[in-house]
Amino acid sequence: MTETVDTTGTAGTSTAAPASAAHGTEPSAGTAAAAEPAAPRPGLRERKKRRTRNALLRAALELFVSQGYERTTVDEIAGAVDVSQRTFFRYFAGKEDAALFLQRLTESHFIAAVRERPPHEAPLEALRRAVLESWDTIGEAIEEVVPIELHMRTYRLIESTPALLAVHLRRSEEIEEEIARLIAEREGLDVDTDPRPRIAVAVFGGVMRVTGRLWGAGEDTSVAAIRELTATYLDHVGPALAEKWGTAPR
Amino acid sequence: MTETVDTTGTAGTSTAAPASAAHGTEPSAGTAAAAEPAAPRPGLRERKKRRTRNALLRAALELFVSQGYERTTVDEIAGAVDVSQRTFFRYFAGKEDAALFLQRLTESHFIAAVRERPPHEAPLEALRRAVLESWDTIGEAIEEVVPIELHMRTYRLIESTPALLAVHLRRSEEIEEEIARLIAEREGLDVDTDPRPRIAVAVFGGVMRVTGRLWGAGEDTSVAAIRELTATYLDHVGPALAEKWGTAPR
DNA sequence: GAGGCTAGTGACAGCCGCTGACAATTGACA
DNA sequence: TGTCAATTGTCAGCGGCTGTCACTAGCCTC
Repeated sequence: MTETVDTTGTAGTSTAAPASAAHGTEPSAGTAAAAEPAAPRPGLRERKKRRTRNALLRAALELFVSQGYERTTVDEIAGAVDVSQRTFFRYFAGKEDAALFLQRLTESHFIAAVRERPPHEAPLEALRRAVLESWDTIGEAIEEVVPIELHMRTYRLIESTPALLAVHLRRSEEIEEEIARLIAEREGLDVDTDPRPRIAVAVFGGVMRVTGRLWGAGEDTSVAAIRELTATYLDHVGPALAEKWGTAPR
Repeated sequence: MTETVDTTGTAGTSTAAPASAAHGTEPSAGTAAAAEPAAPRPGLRERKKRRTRNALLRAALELFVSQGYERTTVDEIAGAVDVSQRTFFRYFAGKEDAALFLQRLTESHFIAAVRERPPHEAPLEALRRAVLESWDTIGEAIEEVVPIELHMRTYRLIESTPALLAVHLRRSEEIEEEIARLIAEREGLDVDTDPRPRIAVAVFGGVMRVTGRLWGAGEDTSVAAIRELTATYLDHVGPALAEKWGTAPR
């Protein structure tokens, strides 16, 4: 069920095309997975593949960000890296897939962070700490692939491009389902009987989306800004659900 | 800002193509709108247009539902109604637009319902009553266009078709923004200063999405089922946010 | 270190969604 | 009935995406 984005390109003994029909992903340490002997040897072939993929990704993001997503053609991207259009599609399932690649990376980071929260924390607290924590650590992972600055601009692009936003939101929902199961597990509940895990996660996800949107729309694109927005908004969940709102809070 | 789905086809003195580049929508009684003298004369031309649109819509939904969204081509839909492909695109912005047409209809019903809630109700209560109420009244409006049974099946299709679900979720987000503004207005707050309206709506929307998904995945597709699911899940928001979950609730 | 194996790539060909442009038809209205 | 404007069909074409097939280049074995 869990899919972790493969940043290293160490796809082990891959069987089919570059990344078996796009995605550049590999199943890994999820709910259950066979133990893998870490990453022993890169291999020239793999390195080359990885370089091509990163080059494509970077070219794509730069073009998207500079001239807009819709106005960028796959031919352009492929051309910028000097490979055939067909090759692009061997690395990415489509334009969207390339545009959202880094999102997937951050998502898997977040999920991992949730997994590592100590079990005594209340669900919402665990989620809260997990996000705040991942905001701090995700940077490095991204920098391995493309400059973070490019990632920031890509994020804003996604928020403002209907086609991308749509797919991004769908992904979010999938992740919510996954996290709901995680939470249910933590609490020893059956996700199909007890509504609370899914509700808690939906609430949390809703707030995350609002903050993400506001962050993307605002001026300050620093990590500090998103951290603070997140914390503030989470703090307001209680008041927002109160019976009567005084005209007071904030 | 508000767009109401035009079921009647009474587009007044339309200026351009059938529905000016798709959507079949018309601006109407929203935050502010000029008073219109109701709907005086259908006019043969209008009626014909409306018939064509409904025929296309129905053919599209039936094909989608019976053979799948992706496997249905626009040519097929147009062919089923015996019009040119080009004509289809004059009535709908695309395949997606046709598939989600009824969703838009229900959405505008919901928004209208929210507008009509008495101002003394607390935000979440107003939202709750608005949904439950619209579940009861939306049926008729839909039946005017296609059999409700077809709509139900379409709903399930949307939930299970990634491309459609994505767009549906994006729409939902837009609607949340609109409702957040409505709520802020009700409460006399500034939506850009006070986080509560957006948060409350996000929470509400999150729960709605969960219930919608579960409903679509379940067996009982009756209105009664969705009503009950909705009510139950909304009741669980409080408990889900509690610090400690006893293994009790439900 | 030569040869075989196979992953990765390029070059086509082709389907499908969608759009612009223009001509032909048809309802609306004087 | 004739003019005007709204609808529609036809044609041409772009761009995303996929299947196929031959070719090149790492990789592995003997």
